[in-house]
Amino acid sequence: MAVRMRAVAQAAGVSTATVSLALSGNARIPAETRARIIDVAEGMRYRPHAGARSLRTDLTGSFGLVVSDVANPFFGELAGEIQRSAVRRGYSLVLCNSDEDVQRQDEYLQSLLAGSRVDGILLVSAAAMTPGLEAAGHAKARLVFLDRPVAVPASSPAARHLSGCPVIRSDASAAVREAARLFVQHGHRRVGIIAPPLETRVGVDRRDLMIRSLTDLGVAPGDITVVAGDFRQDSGERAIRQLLGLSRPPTAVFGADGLMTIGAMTGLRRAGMRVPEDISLVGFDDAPWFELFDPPLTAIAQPIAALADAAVAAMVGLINGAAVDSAETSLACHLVSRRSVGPAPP
Amino acid sequence: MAVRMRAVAQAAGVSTATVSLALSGNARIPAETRARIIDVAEGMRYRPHAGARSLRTDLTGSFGLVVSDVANPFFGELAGEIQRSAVRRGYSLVLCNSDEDVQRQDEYLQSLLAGSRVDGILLVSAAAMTPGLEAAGHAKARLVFLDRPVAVPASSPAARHLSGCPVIRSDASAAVREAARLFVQHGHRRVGIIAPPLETRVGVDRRDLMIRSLTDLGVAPGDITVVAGDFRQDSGERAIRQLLGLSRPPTAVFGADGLMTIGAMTGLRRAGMRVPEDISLVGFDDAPWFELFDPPLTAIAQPIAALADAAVAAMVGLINGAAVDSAETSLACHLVSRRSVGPAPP
DNA sequence: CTGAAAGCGCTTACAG
DNA sequence: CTGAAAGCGCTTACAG
Repeated sequence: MAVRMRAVAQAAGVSTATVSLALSGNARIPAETRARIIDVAEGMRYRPHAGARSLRTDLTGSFGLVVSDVANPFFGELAGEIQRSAVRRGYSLVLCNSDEDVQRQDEYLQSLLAGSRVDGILLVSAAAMTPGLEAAGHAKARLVFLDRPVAVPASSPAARHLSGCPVIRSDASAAVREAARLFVQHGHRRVGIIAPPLETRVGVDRRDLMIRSLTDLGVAPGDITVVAGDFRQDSGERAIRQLLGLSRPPTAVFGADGLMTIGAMTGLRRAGMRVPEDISLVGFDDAPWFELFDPPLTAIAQPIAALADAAVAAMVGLINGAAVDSAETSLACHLVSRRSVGPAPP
Repeated sequence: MAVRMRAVAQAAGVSTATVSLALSGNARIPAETRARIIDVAEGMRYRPHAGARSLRTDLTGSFGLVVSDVANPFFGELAGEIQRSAVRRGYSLVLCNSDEDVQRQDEYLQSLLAGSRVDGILLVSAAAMTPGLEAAGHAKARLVFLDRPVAVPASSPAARHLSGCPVIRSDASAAVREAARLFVQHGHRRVGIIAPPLETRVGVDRRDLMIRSLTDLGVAPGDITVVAGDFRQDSGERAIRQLLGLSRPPTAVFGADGLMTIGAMTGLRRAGMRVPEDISLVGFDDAPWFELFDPPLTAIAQPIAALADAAVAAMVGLINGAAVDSAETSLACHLVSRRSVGPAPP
């Protein structure tokens, strides 16, 4: 059905070996011959059979992306940018949703890697460590950790490999500090933090960042309440209910993840709380339509396109065997100020 | 590195032929032997080399999804559901963003299909017909058209094949009729329609559906103004400006696509128009967070999970050579009523 | 009942 | 300067 190398070779009057060499730009083939062969191949719209090539070279020209759910606006945008970045470099992208499920994630790692479907995996891990990750580390798979670094137990035989895998993440410190300043300037002294799971480093980091920023500005540690969620919208709503149920509830809330922020806003609305009159809110994972919310939501934006490009660049580097210069890349977030933060109620 | 069939064969004390036959469930292999081989293979976490298998069988176990942009919430959710539906049936998904660009779309069709990277493509086409589509049709590629049917010129040699490809789309008629009724019940007599490009069938269909529903309810055709956009957010904003600039501007607007609806809402806000006091709005491609908009947005929801599953089922059917029973599958949309429709201003 | 052998489409060391 | 040949890991008709 499709045009194969043999057909190109016949049309050009050479052997398949010569076609292969010419198309790969091997200097052995004189420029003229090469040009003619390339012309013929393009005219016939020849594309090498991906399977045959991968069988021979052990390289597939594609990599996997494992995220929790592309319907989550943050991951949707990330996946889009990664795909574009990948094609620009000549790679295809295999998409996988783990739904924050460790088992499913491990299944993807196993089937993509062991089946030689991809050259490597870009992973937003559902947990700091999983059996599948251990196995992938043991097999020295090409892994790039996105957004969430993993915890490598020193004892593990896979530790050496895993700790050498690139980590691409955003640095929220300046943006969180700005959010804290915004709260304090508006007179807020009791703050709630809806944190990602505290088993993940993002969870711990964002929580600690906010706590430190707040206490640096004079807020009493005892007046900061942390409720951890599970990255899902529902958990944000539950967290808000918990926060509002406190004997001295916070007057300002930091939603440290996108979907949980949406959940928090939904919960606030259901509880009849007005934002920012009754309570102030700063969210995470800014989206253009946060502008249309009631009220327009102030939120921290991650540098998604830069994150995507850095991740793809790291993966391509791994594939080409370039030395990993720095294990961790951090890219700065920024605060998008809108109208969900107001003066603390008396 | 990875475990290959030869290793499994050695461990089980049989030949690779027997392993292959056993794993494929061939009846020639006695149940006991087969069970033992399966145990060994699972114990070693064996996965067949995808490239080798595809070279031999001309089947890759994966298909492509070409959408305009997964960052668009509708396509993000669709892509997520398709991926899950695909793994459930044992397939991988290669993701491609065309950005509504015909050239890019054709490039994906060509490279995925001619390179035997996938067994078929699920396509949300950027145009009713493109050279790449013609070529794919000519090559008798497995194609499933999603959301947007394509126009097959009878003259084309690819016509016969293309017109036999399954089309999976949503049927907005009942939901649009309900929206029209909502407008009319609230006293609206002048309505604006922000339509998808009129070169696409969704564009024409949704426009005609709304016009017919409205005129059936007694609205004068001359009081209905249609402005076509290009599926992008900006075009929704431009359309609203155009509509508001009319000598007798509409009192109600139907945004017939998700992103353009967001753009329309942004444009309304910039123009200082209050919704629904000054103007009513019904959007498309409902998302959970439309609830949080100001005001909560009434919108038509597409049956995304059902669409995804039908599309994947159709593709798997094509791959397995099942007869295409019905070329077109339509799944009903429904209206999610919130608070963006109010009485027409006097 | 099971194995040896051919062949899918490439790439690359080896001949000439 | 270019071609014939081997081999990557599977599947499947063919022998025995």
